[in-house]
Amino acid sequence: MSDAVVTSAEPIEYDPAAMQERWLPVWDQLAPFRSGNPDDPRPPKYVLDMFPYPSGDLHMGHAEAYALGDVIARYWAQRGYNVMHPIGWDAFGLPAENAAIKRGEDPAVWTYENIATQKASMRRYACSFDWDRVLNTCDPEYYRWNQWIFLQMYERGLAYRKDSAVNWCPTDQTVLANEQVIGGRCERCDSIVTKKKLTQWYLRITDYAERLLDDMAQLQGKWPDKVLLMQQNWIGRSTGANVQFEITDHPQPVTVYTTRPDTLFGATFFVVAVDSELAAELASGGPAEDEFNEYLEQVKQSSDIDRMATDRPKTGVFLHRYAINPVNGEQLPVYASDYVLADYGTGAVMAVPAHDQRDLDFARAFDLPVRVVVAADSDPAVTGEATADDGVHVNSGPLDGLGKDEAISKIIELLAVDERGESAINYRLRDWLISRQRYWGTPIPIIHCPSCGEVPVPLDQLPVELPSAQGLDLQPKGSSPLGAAEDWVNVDCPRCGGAARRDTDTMDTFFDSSWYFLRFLDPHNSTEAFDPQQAQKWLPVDQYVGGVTHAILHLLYARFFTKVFFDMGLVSFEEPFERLLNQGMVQMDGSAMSKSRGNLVRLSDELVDHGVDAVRLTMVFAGPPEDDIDWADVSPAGAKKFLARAWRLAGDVTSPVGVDPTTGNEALRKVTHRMVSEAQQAVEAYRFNVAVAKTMELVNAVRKAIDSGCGGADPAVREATEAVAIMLSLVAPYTAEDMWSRLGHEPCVALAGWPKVDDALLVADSVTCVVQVAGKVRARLEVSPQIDEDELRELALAEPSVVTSLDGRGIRTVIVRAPKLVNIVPE
RNA sequence: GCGGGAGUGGCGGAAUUGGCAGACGCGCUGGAUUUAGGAUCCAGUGUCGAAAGACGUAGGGGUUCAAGUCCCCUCUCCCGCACCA
Repeated sequence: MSDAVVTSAEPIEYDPAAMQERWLPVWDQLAPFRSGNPDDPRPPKYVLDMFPYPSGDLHMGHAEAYALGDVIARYWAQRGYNVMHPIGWDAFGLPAENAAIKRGEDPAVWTYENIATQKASMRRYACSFDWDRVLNTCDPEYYRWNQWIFLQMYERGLAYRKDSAVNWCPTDQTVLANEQVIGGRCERCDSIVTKKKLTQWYLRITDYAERLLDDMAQLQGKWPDKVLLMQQNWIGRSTGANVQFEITDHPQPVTVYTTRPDTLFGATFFVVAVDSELAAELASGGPAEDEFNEYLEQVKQSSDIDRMATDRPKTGVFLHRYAINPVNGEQLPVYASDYVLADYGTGAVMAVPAHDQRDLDFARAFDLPVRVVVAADSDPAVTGEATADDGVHVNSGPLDGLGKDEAISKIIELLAVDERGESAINYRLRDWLISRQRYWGTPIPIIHCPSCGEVPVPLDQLPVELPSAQGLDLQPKGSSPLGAAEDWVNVDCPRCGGAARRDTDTMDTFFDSSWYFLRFLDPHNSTEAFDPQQAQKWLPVDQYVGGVTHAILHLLYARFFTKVFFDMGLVSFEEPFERLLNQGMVQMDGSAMSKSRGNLVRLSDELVDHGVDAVRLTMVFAGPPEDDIDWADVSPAGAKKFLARAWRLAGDVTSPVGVDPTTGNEALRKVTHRMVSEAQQAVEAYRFNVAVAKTMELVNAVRKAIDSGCGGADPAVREATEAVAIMLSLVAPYTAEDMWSRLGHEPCVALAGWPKVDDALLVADSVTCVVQVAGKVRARLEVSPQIDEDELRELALAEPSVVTSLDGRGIRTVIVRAPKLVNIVPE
């Protein structure tokens, strides 16, 4: 044994794996992010990450999202807030069921295994979650309250069943909500969606269309504009008029909705949606009945994708009926066509080919007249281009000579006289179809009785638990697998006691996620969905973080539920999420990662290669959080190098804990306070990458101070290094904790408190003033920040380089912006 | 088609209210130290130019003492919606 140098027991090298081993158990014990103490004096703050679907282990996308959410949660904890940062699992859904079919096991087994895996990964990833609040939507203790909410809505007429042509995914063998059809394809499996006539449960979200639209004013500037705009377009409010048309040999008048009632005199035909009840009624018994039925069949066969090709030729069938134009008594031939949608407006339109492109296309295909009623430069009948702009009305009786807006007011006034029309508003938004013909979801708590009809399951019988998947054939076959669970399906009617059957459909999983942020308040509450007093304390969510993929679906539904709860008197706010941050996606070599593309980067590999902190830092430093990250463009190795460099500082601090920093080197102190202040502003403005850059600048400054400045014993070096540890604790918790310990502190650095910025140290001794001649920089002056304009002007004009570049020219004007800029404008 | 967003070095990206373009990092070049290094430290790095200097934020025009930033036109890319009357 050598009797040479005694080495320190501490590791000399930066070793992420060892730090992870060392600090995880310590944090488990200290649980610094528990938020449930009712006597906690800190003000509450609710930071929420969108909860994951347990599809396997965490991937790179999760790593980015949770790294960013953690910066926010950890920042507010450092600022002295009682931060509630919960996590749970959105655990119902098709992937579990499909995996179960493939492996021949219960979806619950697969789901809970994945949850355990993800939970372990999150712990290692050092997410600042409050582990006391975990929930899984597939637990009966959770979905019981889905059923309760559904029944509350049912009682209020917000949940109802109707028979209608619905979006059908032929692969998943289930219906889809409008919002789940993306470009005519199934959101999940990308199959082409078809239509199917089915009786299904809907939620009356359209009743809330106006509030969903208007309340977005509160979110302006707090949610990304893009998301607000997408929601606005999705709700799609339009204003116009309802106009009544008599139809020959038809008892009731038919109402049409139009945004251009001013063009009523230009109507030359009339179209009803081929798949509407009205069309069937008008065709029935008429000379075109067979032709109509044949056409209808043909349309039903076609998918949404086919229908979406806007340039395909117009088709239709003349029904041998006429609609009477209420303004001039003209007889307009009535057609059935698929270019009119059955579920928008009234499913019938007046066709004005001169001023609507679709009507014009149809008119040209069927050789129908085109009548111009708004003057324009070109003739639509000749050009094939409808003119939709404002203009002077012609051929329009009382509207002649008026512009669009006056004509609209005038015609509505005229129609109102004998109640043939009125102004009207329409929304693009449709009611939310929530029935699904699959097993792994919340059973709909309704019993169908042959004599009583729909009967809600009594509240004291909730939850209606899913029957075991054992023995059930989960293979998708167009109707719910629950129908085969005989013991479960057959029940006595709660009302008459007779034999009855349960509803066998399950709920869309978006129902589950529409209120989970409320359940986190009190995830094991067995007497109510959530405690309204807790809601009062914590909600609305201060900061929501998640992907933009949910810009419409989830966020719209959650807003809708919140408004329903408001109306029920359960909450006092109408918007659930105060602020929203949409993080970008992680890509590889320019495209989304996928196995089939062969560009999949495994998170677990990255964590082994670089350590948790380096991966988190890479995610945060890559760019603004909203932007996509291309993993090929960033450098986790560089991140690790920086962390090691920062970490080494802690070993070079030789002053004792608690030393008075005010006695330290002032230049370094100024850098420290400026960087802390700038990092703080950057975090609050979501510019986390800039906050990291400021931390790097501070590390560089400390390194320099130790090596070639005031030295490691100066109290300012300790102050700066402690600031580095705290700033790093938002992004690189292990490194920060290890630094904190090496600096002589007890854990946890996460709750050490954000460094207090001394404003006096933010004032610079001198500033560099730029002197320009004709906008070009000619000189720089070091001046006092308090210098006055006159003095600065004198100094600038006296600069030799200024005199040289003026070259004898006179001075027109001098712009002085003390203390930073002087611009001399020559003649 | 309609609506929205974005174009800054070799790369990722900085740049309150118009006020030094390129912070911070990656990469690269050179040096120091080292038996060695995918370690560490130092210096350099927009383009042209020996330098002075000139040019430079997709392209063109404009407003201004001053434009990456504001206005108009063009081009390119990305996203959302898509027969919504």
